Amino acid sequence: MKISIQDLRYVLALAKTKHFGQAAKACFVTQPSLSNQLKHLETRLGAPLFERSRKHVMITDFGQQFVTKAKTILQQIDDLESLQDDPFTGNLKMGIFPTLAPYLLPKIMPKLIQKFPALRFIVSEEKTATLVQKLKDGELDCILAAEPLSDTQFTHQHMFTDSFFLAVYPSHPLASAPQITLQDLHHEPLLLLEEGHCMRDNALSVCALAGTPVHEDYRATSMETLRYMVAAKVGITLIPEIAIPRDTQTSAQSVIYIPFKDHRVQRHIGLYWRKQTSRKMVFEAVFASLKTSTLTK
Amino acid sequence: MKISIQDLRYVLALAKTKHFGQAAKACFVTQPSLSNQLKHLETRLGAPLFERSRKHVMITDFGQQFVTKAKTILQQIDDLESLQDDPFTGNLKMGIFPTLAPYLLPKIMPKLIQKFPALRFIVSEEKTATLVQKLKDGELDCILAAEPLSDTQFTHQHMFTDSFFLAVYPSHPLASAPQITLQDLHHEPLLLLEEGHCMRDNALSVCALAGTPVHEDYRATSMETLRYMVAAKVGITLIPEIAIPRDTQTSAQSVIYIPFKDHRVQRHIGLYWRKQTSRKMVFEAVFASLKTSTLTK
DNA sequence: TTATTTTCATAAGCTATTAATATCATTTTT
DNA sequence: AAAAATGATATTAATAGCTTATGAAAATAA
Repeated sequence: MKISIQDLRYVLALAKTKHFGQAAKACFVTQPSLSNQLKHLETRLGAPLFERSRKHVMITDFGQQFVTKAKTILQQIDDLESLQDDPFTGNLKMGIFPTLAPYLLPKIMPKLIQKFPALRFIVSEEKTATLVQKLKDGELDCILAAEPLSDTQFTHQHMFTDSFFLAVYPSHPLASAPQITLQDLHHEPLLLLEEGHCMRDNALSVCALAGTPVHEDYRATSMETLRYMVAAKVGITLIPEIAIPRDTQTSAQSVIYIPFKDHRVQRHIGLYWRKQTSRKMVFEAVFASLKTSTLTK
Repeated sequence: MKISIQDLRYVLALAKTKHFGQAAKACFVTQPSLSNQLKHLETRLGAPLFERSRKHVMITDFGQQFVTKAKTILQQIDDLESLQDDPFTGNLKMGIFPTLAPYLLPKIMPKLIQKFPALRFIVSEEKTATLVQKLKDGELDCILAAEPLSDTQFTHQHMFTDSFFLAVYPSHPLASAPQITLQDLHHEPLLLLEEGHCMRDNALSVCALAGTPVHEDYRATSMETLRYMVAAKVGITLIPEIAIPRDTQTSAQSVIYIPFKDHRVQRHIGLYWRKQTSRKMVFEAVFASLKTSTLTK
């Protein structure tokens, strides 16, 4: 025994016309239908909304109260029904891992903001395991992560490939080589990031390929730390291309970056989102936009 | 095919529980019923309100917009349904916080029931934060809370002031004092309730006034626990006047209550309700009745 | 791994609500 | 007084919404 929205429409129409026939017509129903529903409603409420004399229909005090409230409700219902979904609106929570975010964001954010003016990009920087969990839990909408990612709940698109360079200090024996191979690393232990960084895993697999040991004593907390350690001649390491400074004044360099011949020394970055998402379109559009902006370095 | 009120109830229930089965139960229907209706609604709207994976149900941005609007509508509908010629009829859902309810209710309920025979008082006991949320959501009609409460959606009336007494065990140095001051508390750490109790905040501000540390190790879950801890000589604490047993057989007491000289050692209790309520009259009448019954201890 | 449980979706049939048609009663108008 | 207007009532018809039964996919336990 609940009030329905139709009931509200009937009451409002009758309050306006003060005539059952006309009110019914305005509601696209027959007059007996409206009469009946109204009677039921009044029974449920326990008090009459209208006073019917044979000639005139008059609203009661109680009815007037009801009408006042019903009016604002109906207005809001109409508003709700016309509520439209524009997926290119609202917040888009994006996660990026720490050895990528600071180098990639300056390249892509201006374009994204320009291309999707109604989207608010909320970027958070976390290690991959955290990103994956938060994406699952819906705390993030999409993430940029190194491929491959095993999770079957996600869809992904490959975005770009980032080559690793060997970072050495100028006095290091390899510093003058124009290009190097994995074999050159045979007796060159590498400095690594701390546990949990996907780039640590990238570097470890390179070490496995080259048969190289690692400096177990040092575990840097960020790529910038790593770079400073190279400059301080603590050791050598891998740095991805995207993190290499552009304005390389060769004379003043404290760190030298040497490319690999081997194409396996790379990391692959993809954009991931939940298969089930209702905003697939958005991610595909964002992806397209990201792809072009990363290509034009 | 129009949105129905039942649809709104389903959406809100699902948004709350994030579980089809539980949401259905909350709406007193079976799960397929809710699934179907929701699917129809989403079709009508042209966009999904929820994102379903087998494990998690997550609300979409669009769904969140819908829910926000639906909530206020539903609240108004409920309000409309309870609109009656005689507002002093039906259910009145009242909330009271835990360090007040068990001591105040026996004093006020008999009078309320006698004075408003057609009102059914449904009392629930929750911490203040929960009360405030439920009052906002329309799950409660009015609440008794410690003043001040910042929320602008509420109207309130001051009901009574409750003085704190110092509760000590008989062998404590202060036990024989007829009256004490804040200065006496200088080196007397107090036992406190756990987080979330407004009385904990009351006590903390007294500590701040007196410059007293607190026993951080103990966090009692109820005022009765606190009282037992004092009796067990774990420490001393504050107890509000209303919670002091009346039949003080001075000889057999295991806890002694000492009044403060300082009038700042008090809590102020007010009755709060939503500004927009249609039952303002009822709350004012209930308030008047409460005020007189608490004055006559 | 395989079995079990959980959870949401789908299908078919039934029920209850709501609407339409036909009719009536009363009052107003002519 | 007859005709017209207006709202109420009864009966029948349409349909929206619910239940039961069942399915499929994923998570959890063995």
